[in-house]
Amino acid sequence: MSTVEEDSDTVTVETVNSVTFTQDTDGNLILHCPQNDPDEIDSEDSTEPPRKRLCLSPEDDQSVDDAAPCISVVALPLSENDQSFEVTMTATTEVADDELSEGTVTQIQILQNDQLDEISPLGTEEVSAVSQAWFTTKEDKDSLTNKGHKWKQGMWSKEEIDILMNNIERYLKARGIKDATEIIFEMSKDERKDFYRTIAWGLNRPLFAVYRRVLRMYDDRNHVGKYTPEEIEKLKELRIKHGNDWATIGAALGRSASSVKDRCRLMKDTCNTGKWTEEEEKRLAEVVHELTSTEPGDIVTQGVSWAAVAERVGTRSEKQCRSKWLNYLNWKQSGGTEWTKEDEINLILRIAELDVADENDINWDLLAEGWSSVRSPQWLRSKWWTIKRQIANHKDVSFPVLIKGLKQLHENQKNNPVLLENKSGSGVPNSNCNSSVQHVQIRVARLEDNTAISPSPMAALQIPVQITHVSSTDSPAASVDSETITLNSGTLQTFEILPSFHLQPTGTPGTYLLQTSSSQGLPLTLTTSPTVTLAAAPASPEQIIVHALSPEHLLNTSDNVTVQCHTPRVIIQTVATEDIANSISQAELAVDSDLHSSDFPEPPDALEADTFPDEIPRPKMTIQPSFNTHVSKFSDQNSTELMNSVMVRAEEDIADTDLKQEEPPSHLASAYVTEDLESPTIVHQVHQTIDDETILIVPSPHGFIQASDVIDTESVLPLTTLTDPIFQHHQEESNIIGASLGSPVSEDSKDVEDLVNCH
DNA sequence: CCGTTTGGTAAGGGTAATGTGCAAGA
DNA sequence: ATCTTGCACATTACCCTTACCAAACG
Repeated sequence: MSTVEEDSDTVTVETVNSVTFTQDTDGNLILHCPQNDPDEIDSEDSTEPPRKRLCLSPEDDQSVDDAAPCISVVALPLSENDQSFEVTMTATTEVADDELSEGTVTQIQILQNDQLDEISPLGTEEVSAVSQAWFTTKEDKDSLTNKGHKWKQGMWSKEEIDILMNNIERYLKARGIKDATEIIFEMSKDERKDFYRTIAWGLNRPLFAVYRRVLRMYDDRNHVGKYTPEEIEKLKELRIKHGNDWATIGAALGRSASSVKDRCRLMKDTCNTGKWTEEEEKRLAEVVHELTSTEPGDIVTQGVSWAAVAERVGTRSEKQCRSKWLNYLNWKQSGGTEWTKEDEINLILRIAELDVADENDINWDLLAEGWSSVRSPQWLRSKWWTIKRQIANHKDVSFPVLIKGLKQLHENQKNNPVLLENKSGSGVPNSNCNSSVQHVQIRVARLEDNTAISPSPMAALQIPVQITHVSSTDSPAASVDSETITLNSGTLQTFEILPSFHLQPTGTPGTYLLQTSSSQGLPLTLTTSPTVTLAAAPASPEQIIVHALSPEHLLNTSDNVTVQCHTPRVIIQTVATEDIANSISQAELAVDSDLHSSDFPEPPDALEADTFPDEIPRPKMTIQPSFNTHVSKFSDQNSTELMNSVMVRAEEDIADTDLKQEEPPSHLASAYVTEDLESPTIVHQVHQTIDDETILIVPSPHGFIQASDVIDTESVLPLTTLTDPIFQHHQEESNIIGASLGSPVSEDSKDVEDLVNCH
């Protein structure tokens, strides 16, 4: 059915206050509203309530039923006494692309809410009628559907879960309750009145779905794990004794009702296990065709009552029947062909072509259609999962990044089989490397906040940035990684994800430190990357030079990354650890004045082609900034105009260390990534082509580039050549880079080596 | 009293991840 | 001959929706 789009790129936003958007680790937009200009926050009431709510509503005030883009907003007070606040916004209603024409303007309004503990009532209808509906009957559902409402179904995304958890947390805080289980399992209905409604706010799911989710989450008899043989025995006894009273059985076993119910479904007395006999297969096929009124050879992947099938087959459970049919028999019956490596590449390409921001948006039925080696849409999806797992940290990277990485990986494999086969000397067994690539990792490079360097983290401009390193986890000794760095979500992102940056003055006009805001933990996943705030007047094509410092690398790495943004021009350069002091006070930022046009393909199309195998692998950056100024307004079209790809070339040498990291449990991901990040030594050499444009330095009156800074041409100092001692220092220091520049072939192979890792 | 709202259960279709057996290759 | 590895298939814990029910509410 319907799904929710959170494609903020297409949402038009107008701010009515001086605010800064940032993005949290899950892609939620955070709106920062500093307290220094409170009178603008609410025009109707000069007294500042401690609580405010941000409300997004369509400008033309469409009727509630009109499926207007709804963005739910959660206000987070930063502290009791602090009048500033944060707002988390999540788009919750699907909006067709064509509805997002220029005319659709969503306005942000800061509203007041005196009641600390009330989150939802105001604007409930605008936000989501769905989330306040229990959906008791089919009529309820139809009624909402007819009114144009759509809602999310299927697996909950991480974003949704986080919203839910946030809501619950705030509900608890507001009422001084420590543990949500008190409400969920101990309170009477009356006592927890409005609990579910309140916490459902911001979620475009029926109330009942929220209720179920919450019960499961907080039921500690859920997620208990594998059933022991003793438990199975006891379960059998209890089943005989209590029948289908799952609650009672579950209580006796210390398991949730749904858990014991599900387990019972798996254990039919008559069930065979292991390989299917021919007789069983034949019977399954007959039954399926009979019950679905289809002929042998017909493709049947849906509308099968597996319980009924299992009943008729007799020797297998419904799940066994379903699995056998969808993963093998259906395909065999309809004369399917074998799945090949080409199919695998094809799948990646096809998914990439879909250009969906979220994996959940993939229509597997459509994708599987007419594809003879695909056994079923369900099977294709599981195939995708196995492909995905070739990227060890696939969970930590956004979907587009993952796709990009996989594309590179497979392209690379296709074009350089020899290199893969020659891969040796790393001390790692390399058998079958050429046929299967495992445990490639998309590197997550993060610029972490460092309060020692960043005295006012909230004050400055913040830019969500993606930097992802595709690399091998293989060789601890050596390696050169290919790198593409993407600021914000470009179409060409292959890299990692930074939560948000802000710019910090360095003492040099126009030279800034680029730093992340605090409190954003890993793993960082930008599923949707909405607008990025970047200081510049939206209409002005001026260039900003940003001298960025990566605190992450203060300790043990040197890291030069330069980003050139065409419109507006932004050069972001991260600098070497040991040169921090210099960087802060230095007067000039070097840009290599040798222009290597040939090294610097034209964006954006060339980037794709250039990305990996054909050339010397070169790290790249793409920046796609948009703006958030004092009062900014960007439509879909505008933001497209504003988002100009920036290409930066950087070459790096990364010494990989810990190769044991494979797929850590999610709760360890943070440590894992961090650890990973500490290891590499990254040296970026930058060759920029400025074309015939002038580099400009933009000073900011605030000391940092603030969202409200209006940067006009007069405030921009033209500069043609910049010198950066740090940069030069690194050039001298880095023999590797010099060597790699001199020997493109070896560089290439080395890169490939590193990209592809076998265990 | 009665229609509506809210909270709840059972059944069953499904997904995501792990386990297992086996063939191919080193 | 033996070990390793990758793969396909099998299994299973958990997830989600639907349909239906009943108590509480207004």
